[in-house]
Amino acid sequence: MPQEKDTLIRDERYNAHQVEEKWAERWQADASLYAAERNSTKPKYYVLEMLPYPSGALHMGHVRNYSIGDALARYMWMNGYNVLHPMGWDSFGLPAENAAIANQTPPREWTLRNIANMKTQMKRLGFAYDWSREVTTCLPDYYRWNQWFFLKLYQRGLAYRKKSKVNWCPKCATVLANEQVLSNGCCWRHEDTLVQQRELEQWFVRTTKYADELLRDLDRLPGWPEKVRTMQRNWIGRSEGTLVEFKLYSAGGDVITVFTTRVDTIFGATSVQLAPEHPVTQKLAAGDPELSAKVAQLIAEQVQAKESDKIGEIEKHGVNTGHFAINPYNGEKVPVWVANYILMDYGTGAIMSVPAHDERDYEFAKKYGIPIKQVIVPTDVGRTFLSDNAGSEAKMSDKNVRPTHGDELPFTTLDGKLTDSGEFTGLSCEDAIEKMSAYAEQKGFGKATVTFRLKDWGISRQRYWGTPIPMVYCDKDGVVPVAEKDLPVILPDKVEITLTGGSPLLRVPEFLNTTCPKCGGPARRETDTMDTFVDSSWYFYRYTNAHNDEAPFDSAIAQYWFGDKGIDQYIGGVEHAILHLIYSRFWTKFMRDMGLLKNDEPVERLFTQGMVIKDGRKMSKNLGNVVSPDEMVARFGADAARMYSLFASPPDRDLDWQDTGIEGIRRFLARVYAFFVEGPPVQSGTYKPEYAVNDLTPRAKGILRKLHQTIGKITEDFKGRWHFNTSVAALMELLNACNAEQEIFALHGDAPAPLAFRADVQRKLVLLLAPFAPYLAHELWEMLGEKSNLFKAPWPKYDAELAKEEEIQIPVQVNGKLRSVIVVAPGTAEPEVIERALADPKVQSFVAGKQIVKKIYTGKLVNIVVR
RNA sequence: GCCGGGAUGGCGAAAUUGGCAGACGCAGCGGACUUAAAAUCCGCAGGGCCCAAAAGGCCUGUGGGGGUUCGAUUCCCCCUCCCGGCACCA
Repeated sequence: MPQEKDTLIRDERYNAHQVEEKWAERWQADASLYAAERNSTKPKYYVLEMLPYPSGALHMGHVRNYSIGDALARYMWMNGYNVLHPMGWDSFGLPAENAAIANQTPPREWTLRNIANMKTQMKRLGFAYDWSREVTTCLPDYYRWNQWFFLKLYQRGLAYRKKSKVNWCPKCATVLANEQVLSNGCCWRHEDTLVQQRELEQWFVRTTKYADELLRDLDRLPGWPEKVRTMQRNWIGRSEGTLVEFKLYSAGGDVITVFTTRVDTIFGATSVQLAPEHPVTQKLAAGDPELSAKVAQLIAEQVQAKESDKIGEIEKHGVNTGHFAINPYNGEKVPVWVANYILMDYGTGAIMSVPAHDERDYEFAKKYGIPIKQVIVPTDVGRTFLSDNAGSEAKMSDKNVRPTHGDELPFTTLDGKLTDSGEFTGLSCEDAIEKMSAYAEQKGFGKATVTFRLKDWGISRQRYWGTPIPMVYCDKDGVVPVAEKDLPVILPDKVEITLTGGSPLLRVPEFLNTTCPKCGGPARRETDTMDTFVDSSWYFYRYTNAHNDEAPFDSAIAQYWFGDKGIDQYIGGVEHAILHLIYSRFWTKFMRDMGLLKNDEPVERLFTQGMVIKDGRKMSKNLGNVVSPDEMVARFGADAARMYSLFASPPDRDLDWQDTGIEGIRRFLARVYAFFVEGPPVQSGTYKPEYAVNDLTPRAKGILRKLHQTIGKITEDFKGRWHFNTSVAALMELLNACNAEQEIFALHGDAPAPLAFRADVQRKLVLLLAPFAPYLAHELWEMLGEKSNLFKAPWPKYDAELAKEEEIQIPVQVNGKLRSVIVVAPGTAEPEVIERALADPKVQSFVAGKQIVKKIYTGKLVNIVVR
């Protein structure tokens, strides 16, 4: 009757809830459980997941993110590393103010309540964080260091104030950084609200000072996804070119400086084009009502195009100012136009127009009948000329080179030589760019230059819930920084929050009115607060030394954890590929230059996980397809939720959440549990591996082989590609293999293996399970009688000998098509394998009567080629 | 337009170095257990064709077309579509 017994025991269900609650309670009781060690002799490993905004509750994206990080942290602990695995809260920001307006709850209260709730969720999910290092950015013990850094930036000229056009979101009632404006001109938080332009005095951080280094060091980040590096390269947008001054011919000596990447084409410039908002445009229009009206029209068009996301698509057109400018290279008078496709915020807002060698200029010139003058000829034409005439390059002159015809224009590549370009004629484009830039500098009308798309970082926000900018305005002394000893400038608590009328702090007299740090006279505080991206630019340094009240962190401790390359592994969503990660890189370089750090970069290896989607679409409340982690934990357990988020898809790809899928994982976990519960209790805690591999039956050896193959597979996944979906699949295969050989593990079977064998297999299975399903793993570990803490138990060693197959299957192809499979012992010599393959009856039937052309054996497969 | 990433059964996916395509799981189908259902366990399963059926056999198949190779999901060329980033960037 053993079968009956089996069935009975197997029906005993794994009560995930009971088990998980039990362990959650135990883990909470020990605050030091996941603490990083001080003065450890172990190698350090800093694994970090991006800190969440405390919006109220975790979503599935968080669960996925943290499941990846937690599995890695646990794996590293088990491999003997001193692991730093902290968590915190990016807790300043607008939603708290919106919530305050909506439910009459102060932002602070709302935020702290959300944090408490999300922390409970994280603990219930079993994430192994060192909570003693928790960082909450909205608390003064953190944001005071934002203020401190601001003062340091200010001292170094890296923070400055300027009146500037800012992006203003009417719904947020605040200024947005360029990075927070979507490509359709809308606010990143209000995707249907157009961002407007306003002039305000703003604080800026000089990120452009590091533009070159930020770009260059991208090449030193091989541990980052290529995609992210590319996005940052695009964002920084470095462009080498030349500034050239065109003097206005008519009006009083005004100069138009154009930026061009193709100064080699300047002899073909047949007009100068100004942005409608260019100062010279404004000046020329000032005395010319007709022109003024047309320019206004062009500006309106640009604004409209930007707003409707049609920039780049609007028809190019412009207006001739009637004025002329002088090309300093050849003294030619060229007309000055104003055009709707010239942008004021790139380069100098003015270009030289070379229709023959630029698509847009060509289009524009065709439309308005502006002359098209070719000054570059393709190199192969030049070569033809050279070989035909056997002449030297120096001799080549405009007469001898036949310009290509108009219908081949515009010719825009650099594979050409100059013609009709005075003393530069005959040079290659690349040579010409260099020589002509040098010429401009020598003659004093221009120079080689580099422009960036990257702009300085505007950090002022007319909002309440952020770090107060520690500056004071005094009628006598002007702009005065708050003294370091007076930090933090505390954000007041009882503030009326509205979305209009500028910063809410303006209406708090006890905050606003202060004394000047210099003269002691009456003064006003800056009422703007900092962009929350300031908070997240350096928070991961604070984790290393979270309770330091004399400095943002201790340099020596930070250097221990960051080494010279930064965080060992950073994990988060690709949506932070640009903003957060560029600001963080900037901040690190700034702190390095302050002498606080040795590392040039904050993050050595970056992993960007895919999104969690449902029914093929991003989860959103509007679509009603949101999956709640709480519900998943309640229905399937935390282990199942975590493991499914790793199993359903490779971590870097999007994951389509399916409730039936997580159900499958729950079943798997229940089967694992059943595998341990049934049969005789084995106390592996007291077991010694007292079984000889050679005494095992072939089938037991098969299990052992599978076990070691699984160890090898999962270890490889952690070291390499992080395809945890296949790690979990391997665990399933291992369990399936064990279940297929039940009698080996059962006392009542025909040929039970030694109990020590069973204990060995089960013990290692638990170790392999631990990073993915910590609750069940801990429970089983205890059931096995283990006394040590599982989370630092040594990761099982892979034994290649034990993993090796005793016999291997060799597929046999005839003409590349699979016809049979033969079984041979490993190491069988090629002639024998081929002989055996040819002897196979199925192979015979395909080979008979044909001529064997080739016999291939690769060690894995045989292919017989016949004719 | 430029840059990056993709496309494999009904679905999520696997195949890490050019070597048995579809591991593992979901859904499905058949069976066991049950009064029944659920749960659980066992089994089948890319598509098409041959065969009364089964066993078995044959052909075909990784977005499309070509190439290299004994052999291509994998390498090369061309094309289509999807996702993401940048973009009148001078």
